[in-house]
Amino acid sequence: MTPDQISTTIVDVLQALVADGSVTLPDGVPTTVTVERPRQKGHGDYATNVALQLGKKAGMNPREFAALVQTGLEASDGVAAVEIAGPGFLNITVAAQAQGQVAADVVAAGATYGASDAFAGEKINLEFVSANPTGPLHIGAVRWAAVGDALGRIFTMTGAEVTREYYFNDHGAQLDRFSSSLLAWAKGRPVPEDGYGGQYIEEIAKDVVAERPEVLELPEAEAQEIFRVEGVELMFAEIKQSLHDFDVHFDVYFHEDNLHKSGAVTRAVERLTELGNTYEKDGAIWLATEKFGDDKDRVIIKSDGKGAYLSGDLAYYLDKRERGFDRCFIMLGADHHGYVGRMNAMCAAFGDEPGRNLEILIGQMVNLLRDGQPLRMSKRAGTVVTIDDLVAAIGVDAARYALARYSSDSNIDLDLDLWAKASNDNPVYYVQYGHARTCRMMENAADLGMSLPTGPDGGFDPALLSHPLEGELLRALAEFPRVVAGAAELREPHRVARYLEATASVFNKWYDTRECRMLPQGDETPGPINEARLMLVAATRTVLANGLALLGVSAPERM
RNA sequence: GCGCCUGUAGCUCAACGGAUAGAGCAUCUGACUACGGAUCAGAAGGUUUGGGGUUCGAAUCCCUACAGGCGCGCCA
Repeated sequence: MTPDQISTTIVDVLQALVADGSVTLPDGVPTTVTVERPRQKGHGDYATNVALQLGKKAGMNPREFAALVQTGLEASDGVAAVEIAGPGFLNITVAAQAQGQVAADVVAAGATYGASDAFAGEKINLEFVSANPTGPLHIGAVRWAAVGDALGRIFTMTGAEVTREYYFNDHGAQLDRFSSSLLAWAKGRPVPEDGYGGQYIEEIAKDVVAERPEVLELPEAEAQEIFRVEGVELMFAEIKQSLHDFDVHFDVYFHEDNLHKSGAVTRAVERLTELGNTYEKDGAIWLATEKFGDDKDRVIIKSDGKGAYLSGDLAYYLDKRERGFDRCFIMLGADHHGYVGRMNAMCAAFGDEPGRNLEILIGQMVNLLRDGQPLRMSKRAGTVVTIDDLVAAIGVDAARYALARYSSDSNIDLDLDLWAKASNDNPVYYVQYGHARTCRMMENAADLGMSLPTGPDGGFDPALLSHPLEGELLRALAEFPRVVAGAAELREPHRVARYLEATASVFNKWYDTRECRMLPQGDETPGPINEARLMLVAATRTVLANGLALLGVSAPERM
């Protein structure tokens, strides 16, 4: 019996109480009620606070209200016992049979277990990473590579149609600085003021010269143009390769330059002008963002006639909306959080709803530690830590898991020594090991000729999973869909990681318990109890595998 | 000066307004004829930064002080 099923049962009881006049609810009966797993042992398998929430509305004290619900609940299928506790909590104990059925349901659902329709019909655009093509991917962008991609997988699991986009800032002065840095290296000159240093400049410049040897003979301006075009292409190819190796795959790489060339920027400005949200001042065109909550108005077309950076964002947002995305997410590092106000105001200026049509997520800073000291140096990028440095240090699985394990609102310090360990100190190994263990147990069972009981009358007896730890494990497995839905609603993939650790922990406890051996011991022959436990192991394997998949982390069968 | 994020056990962090605030690491004590021990059991460790408020109930919401991180261009 899952929490959702319990909620439905309680709603039925409430409706019956209203129907026979036992209670009066002015606001009607809610469609779902809160069902949670109590932290405290002895408070039942599940608890609900309906009586506390609805007691006052019904004009009676919570415990009195609870008593009415209790009577109805005790008579419901799958419910073994109901107690009233404290100010009016209802503590529910589920019948072993109803609890054990969860294992078969999980196995039957397989890779789709955990899916829901919470975001069904939503067309979601996720824009993340979007680092400038003037250097390798740095650690700040990598956090969103891991978290943003996981969020995409979670939204997909909850029914949304997800598109991942990388906004390629190939317009503006930064590329001039990049290309002049390449040119300077090729000519043997020092790095220009405001230019880019680091070994990667040398490598890119060398590659450009190797491909286009004539570049050194051309006039400066022509040479720099070649360095710009070729250099960006090489840099971007490298970024794409790094992301590919990180198992993050974008559906769209969107070029900022196209927005300016295609007239999309002009159209966006015209639209805002029609809506009465622009004005001219000091020879520039301004967007009136202050009236939509920004600190001050913003220039969108500079007095030299060129678009300000924000103008590209306007056009890009409009383009996404025209492509049919109801929800556009933009994920930024904390060093860009100053954008949130103007972007939300821009959204409102188009007549849209910030927080719904446009949602900006901010990820706080990541520091890497080695031997307790901040890691700053990279041979390739000079002072910046890159995605490749991170992967080289701890591998893709650990990197993705470590970055996705913490709330994006927190600054994090990742201890590379810890995340490189192959022991239970390292959370990703702990979870992966749990999965590998389930795989091995299923192999062992198969070697003994055991198989999963299948079909409605295939011999699976859920009531045999009656040990307290089996109940605990079943309840953990039943929780997974709610965890996924919660992670989607709150945009917090770390909930999935924490859940997996807790579930792997319960599984290991159960595994270690002598009374709960899955395989027959000694001279015993496999019987219904062993098959029921095999079903539980298979269900655990499914949940661990599905959860790791949501984080983009592999679920190895052997380690 | 203004804005955003954070402040929870020695350390790294959980906890969608619920009951006695939880894990892992580190420390101490145990379980190795072990369905792979990359595991498990137990102990110890807390005024949730301080101070007010809201309510049946606050780590969580509001106000305030303090501390840390990050920002505040007709740069991109």
